[in-house]
Amino acid sequence: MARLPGYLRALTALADAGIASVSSEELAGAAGVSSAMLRKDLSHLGSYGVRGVGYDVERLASEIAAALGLTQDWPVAIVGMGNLGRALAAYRGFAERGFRVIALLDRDPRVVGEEVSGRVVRPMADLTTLVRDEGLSVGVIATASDGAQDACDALVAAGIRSVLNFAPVLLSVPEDVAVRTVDLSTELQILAFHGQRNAVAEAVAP
Amino acid sequence: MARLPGYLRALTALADAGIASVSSEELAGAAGVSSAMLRKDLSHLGSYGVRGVGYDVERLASEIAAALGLTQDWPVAIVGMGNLGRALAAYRGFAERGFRVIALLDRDPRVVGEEVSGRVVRPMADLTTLVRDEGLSVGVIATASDGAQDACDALVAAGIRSVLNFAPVLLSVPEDVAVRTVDLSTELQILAFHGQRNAVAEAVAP
DNA sequence: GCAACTTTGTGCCTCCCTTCACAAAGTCGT
DNA sequence: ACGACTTTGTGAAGGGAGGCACAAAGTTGC
Repeated sequence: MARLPGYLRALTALADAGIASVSSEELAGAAGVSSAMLRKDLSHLGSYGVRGVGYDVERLASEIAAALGLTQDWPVAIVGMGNLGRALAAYRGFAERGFRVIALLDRDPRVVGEEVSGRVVRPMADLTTLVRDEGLSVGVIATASDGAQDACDALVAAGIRSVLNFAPVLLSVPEDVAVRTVDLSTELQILAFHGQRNAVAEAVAP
Repeated sequence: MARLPGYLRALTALADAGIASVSSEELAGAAGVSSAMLRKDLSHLGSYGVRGVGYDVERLASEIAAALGLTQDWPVAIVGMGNLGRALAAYRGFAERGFRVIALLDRDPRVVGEEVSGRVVRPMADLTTLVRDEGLSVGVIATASDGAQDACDALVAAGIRSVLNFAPVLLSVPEDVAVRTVDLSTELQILAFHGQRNAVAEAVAP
């Protein structure tokens, strides 16, 4: 369910605003989906709503968090200390949502040992230890395109089965490994496509 | 068609490797889709393939680029010079794919005037001028969550209709404005979900 | 020039996701 | 305690995207 994080985000905002109960209509609006879809999604988790009243914000938030597996922690390592890697290392968004970045790695011996955002960059060979001793379970690939598959292979070999990839390449992995790719250029190209459609529509009907 | 950028990426790689012609089977493999789907997608653009031979790599690449609107340029501005904004400003991935970052902006007067990655940070009020005189057409929101809607409103008011949003919020915009949201935490949460499913599956059948 | 082979383009079918609509269930006022 | 009202949960309908399979078309070898 790719929409659960969106619901959780909306619920957290409501809880911060001190709201204790919410109807499917309101929550759906806050999450940007239809109320029927929201109810169907939530019904798959179990019946946590009360008819005539709505959903208990705190209760539902913790049920969703549990369904997403956020009750345990998922230590993260970032591979590749180029521009993007350093940026991600400095980014606080991970920690704010409960993902601890426990290591920064690079394959270049000249970068290993350098300090980035208060952490010492470690060699790729440390991966096995990190997985075994520190429970490392998520790898973030922030290398250049040509190093991404190697980085991915190293992560998989060390036992990691969740990979977040920022390189604009198609990674090949065993089927029990989950990969999510975030490609900024692809996003911009999709926006360009929409922009062009707008321009064409405008030319036809000014 | 959200898959066109993927095809274009694969075609560019093939062209760099000196390959002039490709079958739907091969290209589909390189882009990570089925051959039937690839052919159906391409047939919507027009018939650029030759039966018995395949597709001309250069020709198809330029047709897709045209369909995506990449023949014209789409100047980009980045709003919000926090950690993420500075990272994106330093990132070369945009320029490599033909998107020129022409301005960096921030609403904080203490940040305006500062130099970031060789560019002077400009105030939000410059947006109108940028759109009118420099053809600015894409806005990237890299502010904190609570400033994202304001930044978005400013972009829309200046006439921008393509927005790439990195803040973990649901932006409300007029319907002729295209928004794509990239939320790193959401991606990690989805990975956590898969990771948990793996762990459960393993416990059931070790 | 013809036949065998390769590969595209596409009609049809299937399946999943979304939406609609309503009955079940629980609350609140009297 | 009861009836009117609100809101959930879900069965049924609708739509769209992906996969299958084959005919059309073009190439290549002889």
